[in-house]
Amino acid sequence: MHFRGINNIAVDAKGRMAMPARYRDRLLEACGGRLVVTVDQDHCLLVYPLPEWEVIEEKLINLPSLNKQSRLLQRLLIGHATDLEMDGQGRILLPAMLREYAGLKKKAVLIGQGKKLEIWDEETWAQSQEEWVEAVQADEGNLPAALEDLSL
Amino acid sequence: MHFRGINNIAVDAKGRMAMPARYRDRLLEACGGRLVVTVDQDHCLLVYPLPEWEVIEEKLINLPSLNKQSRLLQRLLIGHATDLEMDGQGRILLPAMLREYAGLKKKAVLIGQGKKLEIWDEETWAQSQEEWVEAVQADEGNLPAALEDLSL
DNA sequence: CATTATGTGGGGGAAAGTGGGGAATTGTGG
DNA sequence: CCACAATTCCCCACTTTCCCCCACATAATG
Repeated sequence: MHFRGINNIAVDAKGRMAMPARYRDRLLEACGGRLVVTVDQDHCLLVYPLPEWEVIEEKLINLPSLNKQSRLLQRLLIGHATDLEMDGQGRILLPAMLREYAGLKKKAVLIGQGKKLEIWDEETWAQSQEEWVEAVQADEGNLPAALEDLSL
Repeated sequence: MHFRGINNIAVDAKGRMAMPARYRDRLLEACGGRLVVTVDQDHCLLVYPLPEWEVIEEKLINLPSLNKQSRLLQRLLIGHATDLEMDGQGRILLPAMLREYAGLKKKAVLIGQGKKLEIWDEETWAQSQEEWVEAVQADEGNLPAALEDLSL
């Protein structure tokens, strides 16, 4: 049961965003509509069904507290993780601070990414996409082990 | 049942800070509103429910006394640990000394971090956050083992 | 073309956050 | 032991934010 595909979405003046209808039933079933949003290093937002998030949070919390990298990750991810539920119309309210972080304006893009969804500002998304195509090609000779023998 | 998410919070002239409503019931239930505040190496404050703190304190006390790092940690954390309770309006009063340590002015930020909460001066938090995003990306190729295979 | 589903916008009531006055408590110095 | 000062706590009032509900626009379906 994974998320995939891309949606154009409007963010209204109050910071609300309509969840696409095809996801609503699944979300209600999987977690009673209880979601968690947090931020990503690439300045987009991540949306998890609560149970999925809890697994991740558990991993993060148990990282060594005296390691600097760990603390940074914890503060970024757990620190910004916000519980939210869909309202009667199947919308979610994105906290002001997270909208700022992701540079969200009126037009946004929602992308299915397996266990999670990603929310991007439309403009940012368009730009980043071009960069990635180039970046992936440039780095081809230089893959980590886990990617070396990936067959698509 | 963990703390997560971020809140903007005002610290008034008397040094009081309103605990966000969504935490209040949990805190009353978990520990009768009895909390412990102390300081962190990164110049923010840490807030624990009393039972959680007692576990931590026990670990700290049993660190090897002849190790310099241990002694520093003990003095920093145990030395600054202060008991406090929420008042009738769900606010806590932060001791002047701790406010100074964290450079708290009128505007502060409260972030959930699993078993504990962190309190930051707003400005400090904003600055640090930018640095972290860069730091995390810059060090990507150079992660501790615990982070290597973290899948979000 | 009519009808239903989906997306979008806004108004208003309730709840949470904020700030200050004054009583009670604690602590300090005489 | 008393007097004074500083701090802490409780209460009230104000402001802001959030959330529920209704209404309309737009798109999909028969």
